[in-house]
Amino acid sequence: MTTKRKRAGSADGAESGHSGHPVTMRDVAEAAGVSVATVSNVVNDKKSARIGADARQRVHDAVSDLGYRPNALAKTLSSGSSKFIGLVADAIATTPFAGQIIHGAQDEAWKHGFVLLVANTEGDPAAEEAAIAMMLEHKVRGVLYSTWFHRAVVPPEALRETDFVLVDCFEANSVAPAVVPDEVQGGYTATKLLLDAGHRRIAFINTTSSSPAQTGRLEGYHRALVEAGIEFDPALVLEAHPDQEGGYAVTAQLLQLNVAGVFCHNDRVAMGLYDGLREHGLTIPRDIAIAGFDNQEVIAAHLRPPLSTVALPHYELGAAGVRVLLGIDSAPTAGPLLVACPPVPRASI
Amino acid sequence: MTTKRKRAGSADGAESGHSGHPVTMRDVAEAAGVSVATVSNVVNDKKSARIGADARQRVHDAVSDLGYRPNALAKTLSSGSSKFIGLVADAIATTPFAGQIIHGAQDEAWKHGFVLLVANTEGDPAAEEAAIAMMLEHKVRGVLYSTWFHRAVVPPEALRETDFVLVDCFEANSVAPAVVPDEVQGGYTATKLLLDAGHRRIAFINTTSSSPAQTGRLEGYHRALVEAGIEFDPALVLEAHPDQEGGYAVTAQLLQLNVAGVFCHNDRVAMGLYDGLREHGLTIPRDIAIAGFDNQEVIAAHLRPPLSTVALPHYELGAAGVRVLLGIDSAPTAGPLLVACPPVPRASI
DNA sequence: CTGAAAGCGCTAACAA
DNA sequence: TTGTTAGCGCTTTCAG
Repeated sequence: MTTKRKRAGSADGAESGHSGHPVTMRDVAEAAGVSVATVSNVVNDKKSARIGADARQRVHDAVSDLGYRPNALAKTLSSGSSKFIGLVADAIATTPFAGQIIHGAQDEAWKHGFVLLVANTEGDPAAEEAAIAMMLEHKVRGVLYSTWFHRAVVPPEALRETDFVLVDCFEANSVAPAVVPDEVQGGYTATKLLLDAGHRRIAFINTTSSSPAQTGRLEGYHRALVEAGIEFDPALVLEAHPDQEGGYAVTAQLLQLNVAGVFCHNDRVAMGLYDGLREHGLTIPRDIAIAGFDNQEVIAAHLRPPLSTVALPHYELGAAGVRVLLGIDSAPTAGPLLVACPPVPRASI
Repeated sequence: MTTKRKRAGSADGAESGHSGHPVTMRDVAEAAGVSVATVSNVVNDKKSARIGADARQRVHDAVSDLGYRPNALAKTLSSGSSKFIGLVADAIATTPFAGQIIHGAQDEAWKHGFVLLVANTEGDPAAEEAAIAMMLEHKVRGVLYSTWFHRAVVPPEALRETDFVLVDCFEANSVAPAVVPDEVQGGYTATKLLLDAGHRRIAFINTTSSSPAQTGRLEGYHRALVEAGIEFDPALVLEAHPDQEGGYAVTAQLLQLNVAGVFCHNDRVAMGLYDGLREHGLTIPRDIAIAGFDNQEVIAAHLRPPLSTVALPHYELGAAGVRVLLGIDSAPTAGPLLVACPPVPRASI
C-alpha cells in the first residue's frame, strides 16, 4: 500500500455512476500501475514524451475500465488557459436569429476546442453586467457580444477586461472589432434579383427606423439601379414600419407608383404587402414581383408564392465572430468585418 | 518580504486589463495585509467566521483597487461542486422555440447561482455525444436534454453518468424525469376559445404526423366538446401536413363541413388556411373563427386578423426543467411533469 | 478574530 | 521511457 489517500470505502469497482466518488487521474494511474504524469501524457496524446506501448495500453484500458472523464476545470486551472468563449445575446427568446448566431459561434468554437458559455440578457443592462461578470469569473478566452439586429451599441465597460468582438453590432467611432452583415451588398443583391428578372421600374419600401439597414440597403438599391443604367427616383422609395402591418399599410401608396417590382425592407413587410396586394386582386409575381430581406424561414419559405429574398448571414456572423476573437480571421483595420448576404431566390419574382 | 512568489515584474499597480498577470486572491490578501483565508471569507460573505470590521474594509478596498475577480473555476475545483448546468438542444438555429427554452432555463439557473453551458446538436448524434462528453468533463451539476418539439426520444447513454431531465421530450416506458407541455389541456383550451365565443360546430385540423401533439390535442378537443354537451363527430376532424401548405391544401375540404370555427393543429396551418379562406372570399372571424396553437410570434401576432391561439410554454419548460434537476420541483412519480399551455386570445375568434 | 496549511484534479518542468 | 514534485486559485479545517 503506497497510497496515503483516505477514501470513502465504496467497494464497487467500475464506478461510473454519478453517485460515488469521481474517478480521477490518480485512480487511473494506480489501476494502470503508472504515474499520473504518464496518464496525463497518454490521455492528452502528448507527442513530446514517448510512452511505452505497453504502458500506453494499460492506461487506455484503465481509462475505459474505470470510466474516467478528465476534469476540464482542473485542466484549465493548471494549464492557465481556459477553453471557454462567452456569448452574450440580447434576444435569444424572441427571434430565431440569435439562435443562428449561437449555432455558428458554437460550431466554430468547438472546431477549435472551445465551448460556449451563453447568457441571454433580453436587453437588460443589469443582466448584461451580471453575464459579463460571470464570464470574466470563468476566465473566458473572450466574449462575443451580439444583438439580434444590426445596430450601433455602447458595449458594457466590463467587456474591456477581456478580449471581445461585437457580433451583428458595432461601436460608433471605435476600433472595437466587430462583425456585421453587408447591408449595402444585401440591398444590391435584392434589387439585382428584380433587375435580372427584367424589371426596371422598381420600388423600395424602406424602414422608418434609422439603422445601418435603412441606409445600407437603400444604398445597395441605388447602386444596383445606377449600374443597370436606371435613374434613381426618390419617389419610388417608400417608408413603412418594418413589420407586416407596415407592409400592409403601404399597399395603396405603392400601387400609385405603378412599379413592376418591389424590394421590401424585410420579409415581414413583404408578408403584409402580400395581404394588401391580394386584397387588390393582384397576383404575385404576375402582376408585381417582390423581393424580401432576412430570409426568415417561417415566413419566406411558406408564403404563397414563396418569397424570393436575401439572407441575413447570422450563422456566418457567429462563426466569423469567434474566428476574429481567436485571431484566425482579422477584422479590417478600420470598421467592422462585413459578411455577405446571399440571395435566396424563390417564386415571388 | 515574506512572499516567495516569482512574478513578471509588471510594475503597474491597478492591473485590470487582460494583458498582464491576473489578480488573484493572494494579491488581494497582500494588499489588504491579511491572509487569503480572510479574503476568502469576506469575499464570500461567510457568516461562520467573524471578521473585524477594519480587516473587512481593507479587503473590500483592495478588491476594488485591484479589480479582483474571483476565479470560478478554482472555486469549483476546490469546493467540489460545480455551478454548471448543461443544456443540449437539437434545433437552436431553426426555431425560436429552443431559444425560449434556453431563456427559461437560464433565468432559473441564474436564480440558483448556476450558469448554462449550451450545446446545439442539430439532431446529429455525434454532436450529441460530444456535447454530453464536454459537459461531463466540465463536471456539470446535471444536464437538460431538450428537443424543439414534443416527442419521445431515446436519450444518449452518456446522459446516465449524471443527473438529467428531459425537456419537451420524454423516454417511453421509463422513469427518466421529464417536463413536457400538456397537450390535452392545450387542445381543450383552444377548443374552449371557440366554444366560449358561441360556436358549436367546430372542426379540428390535426397533423398527419403521429406525436403526442396529435393525440393529445385531439383528446383535448374531444373533451371540450363533450363537456359542452356537443357530440364528437369524427367527420369534423381533418388532417393536414403541419405547415402553411398543409393548411392551405385542406381549405376546400374544410369548407364542405360548414363549420363555424376551426381549431388548427398549429399556427402555421392556420396561416395557410387564412390564405385558402381568403381565396374563397371568406372573412375571418366573421365567416369562420380560427384558433391556432403554438403562439409562434412572427406569425400569430401579425396575421390579418391576429390569430387567437394557445401558447406552447417553452420558457416555462426550460425553467421547470432546471427546477426538477435541482430538486426544487419534483416530477410526478409516473410520467412527465405537465406544463400548461395558456390561451392567447387575439382577433380571429 | 485571523492565519497556516492541506488539498481539489491536473499540467509541466525536472529528475531518474 | 517514466516518476516526482511544485504549483494553478480557492476553500476549509484547525491552531493560535
